[in-house]
Amino acid sequence: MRRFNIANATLYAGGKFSMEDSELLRKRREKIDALKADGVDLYPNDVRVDHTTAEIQDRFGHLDEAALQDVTEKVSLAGRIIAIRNFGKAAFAVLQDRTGRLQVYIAKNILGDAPYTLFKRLDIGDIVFVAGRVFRTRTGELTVEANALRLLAKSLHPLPEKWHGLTDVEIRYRQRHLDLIVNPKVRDVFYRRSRIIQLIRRFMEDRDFLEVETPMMQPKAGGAVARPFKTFHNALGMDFYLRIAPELYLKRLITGGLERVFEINRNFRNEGMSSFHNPEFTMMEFYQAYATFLDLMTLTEDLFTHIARDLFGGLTFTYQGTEIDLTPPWTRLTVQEAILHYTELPPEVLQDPARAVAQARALGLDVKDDDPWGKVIMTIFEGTVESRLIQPHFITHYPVEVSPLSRRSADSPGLTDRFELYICGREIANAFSELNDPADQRERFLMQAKDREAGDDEAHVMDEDYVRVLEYGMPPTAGEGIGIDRLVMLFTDATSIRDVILFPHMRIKEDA
RNA sequence: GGGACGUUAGCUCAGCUGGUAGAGCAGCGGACUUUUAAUCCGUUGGUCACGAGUUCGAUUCUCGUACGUCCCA
Repeated sequence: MRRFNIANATLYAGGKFSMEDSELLRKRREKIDALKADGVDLYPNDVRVDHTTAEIQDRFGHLDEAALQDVTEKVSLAGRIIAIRNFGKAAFAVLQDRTGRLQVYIAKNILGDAPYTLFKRLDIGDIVFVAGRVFRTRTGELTVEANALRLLAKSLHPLPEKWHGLTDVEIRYRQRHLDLIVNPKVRDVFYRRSRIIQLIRRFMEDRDFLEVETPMMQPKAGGAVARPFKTFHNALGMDFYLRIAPELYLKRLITGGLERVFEINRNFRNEGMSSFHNPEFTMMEFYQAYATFLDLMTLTEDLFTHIARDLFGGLTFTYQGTEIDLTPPWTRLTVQEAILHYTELPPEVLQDPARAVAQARALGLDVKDDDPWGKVIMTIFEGTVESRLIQPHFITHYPVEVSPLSRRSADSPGLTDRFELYICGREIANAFSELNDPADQRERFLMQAKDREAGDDEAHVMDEDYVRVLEYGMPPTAGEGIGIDRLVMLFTDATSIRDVILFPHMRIKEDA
C-alpha cells in the first residue's frame, strides 16, 4: 500500500485517506509511464544554462524587434513552466526561474517534430531547458524562440490556478513550495528578509562588532522572562532548555574581553502563538562595552535608517496604510511620561502603589493586590500606551522589578537605564545598560526566585555561574535585542509573522 | 484558555426556509503558427473536513471532534 503524499494528506486531512488517487493524478502517472516507456529521461542531470530570465531581460530588453533580428546569439535558460498557451502547431509557454519569468515560443517548424511532440506531452509545472534566439512578438513581448527543448524534471501534481493563485493560508504555510511557485510576492518578502539581515550584519561589522554563536541548548534558560522548551541529552543524561535568549552567554564574551559582539539567531519561547508570536523567532542581540543605553538609541536610529535608505531610498515607508517616518531623533519618553501623556491620570497616582492598582482596575486591567509597583506600572503602560506608539518611540526607564538584568538608574534606583523601541504599536527592540555589579545581580536573581516560588514560572532562574562571571569584572556595557521577524514585518508591510517566516509552526495534520 | 467565523472538484468560489451538487481556471478530446486570464466546440472530475443526532430525507438544522483565520486575556 502506497502512503499518501502530503498534498493529498492535507486535502483529505481530518478524515480517512482514500486509497484512490484523484483522476488528475492518475492521468499524470499514466503520462509519465508512457514517457518513460518511450525512453525519455524524466530527471536528467547534465544541463548547463547560460542565462537567467532576468539576464535575458537585461541584455535584450532595450532592443526592438528589428535590432533583435540582427542578433545571432542563442541563449539557454531553464525554469518551471507556469503557463502554456497552445496554437495548433505552435505554443507560448511562460518559464519561471529564480529571477522572474520569461515567455518562450515553441513552434513545430522551428523546434522540430520530435521535440515538439515531447513539448505537447509536458504539463504546467514541469521544469524544462530551452535554448534559442531572442525576439519580440507582435505584441512586443521579449520571447525566446525555442530551437532546443529538454525536460529536466517532471511534475506530478497540478499547480494552483493561474489567476486567483493560492490564497488558502493554511496550504500556503504548510506547502510553502507551492506558495513560492505561484505567488511572486512571497518570494519578494523573503528576498527582502535576507537583504535586511545582510544590511544589519554589514552595519555591525562596520562598527567592529564580532559575530558569534552561543549555545541554543542551555542547562538553564536565562536572559529573558519567558517559559522555555525542554529537551534531553541522552549521552550526558541531563535536561537542556532551548534558549529563550543568548544574553548571558554574550555577556560572558564581553567579560572575556571581546568588547563588541553580536549574534543573529533563533530564540525559542514556549508561549501562545499569534500573528506576532512564533514559538521560534529570530533576534539580533549585541553588546558594546564602554557604551550606555543612550549610545544604543543613537546606534538604533543609525541602523534603522541605514536599512530604510537601502530598501526605500529614504526614511519614510508605509505600513498598512500609515506613513512611518524614521527621521531621527525619535521621540524619547520615560514609561511614566508616556503614561501621563496618553492618559488623564494624575502624576501622584503613579507614585502610590495602592492607588496605581486601583487605577489599573478602573481601566479594566488585570492586576493582583500584591503585584509590585513596577509590574502595575507596566500593566498600565501596556494597556494604555503601547498600541498608540505608531511613529518610532524610545520608551525609557523601566521599573527594576521587570528588568532583572538592567543597571539601575543613578538618580532613581527603582528604575533602570533601559529602553524599548516601539513602532506601529509594537515592541521592536529592547536595550539597556547592563547590570555588572555581581552583588546587585545576585539580589535581582533572588527577587526573581521569589516570584518563581510564588508561581510565576516565567521569572528568571537563579544563575550563580553567571554571577561568578560578573565577579571577574565585566566592563560597563550596553546591550540590545532586536526582533528580526517584527522588523521584517514592518519593512514588508506584513500583518502576520507567518508571512515573514518561511515555515511557521502549525499543528500537525496528517500522521507522518 | 474564551468568543466569532471558516472547511464544498487539483485551485478560486457559488449553492435560497432541508428534497440525490454548480461555475471559472486546471485536466481530457477537437480547431487554431505571435498569444499573454489567448479564443472557440465538446467533456471527465465530489465520502460537501470528520463523527454523532434530529428528520421519510442533511452540503443545508443541532451537538461534538480536527484544522485554520480573526479578536480577546
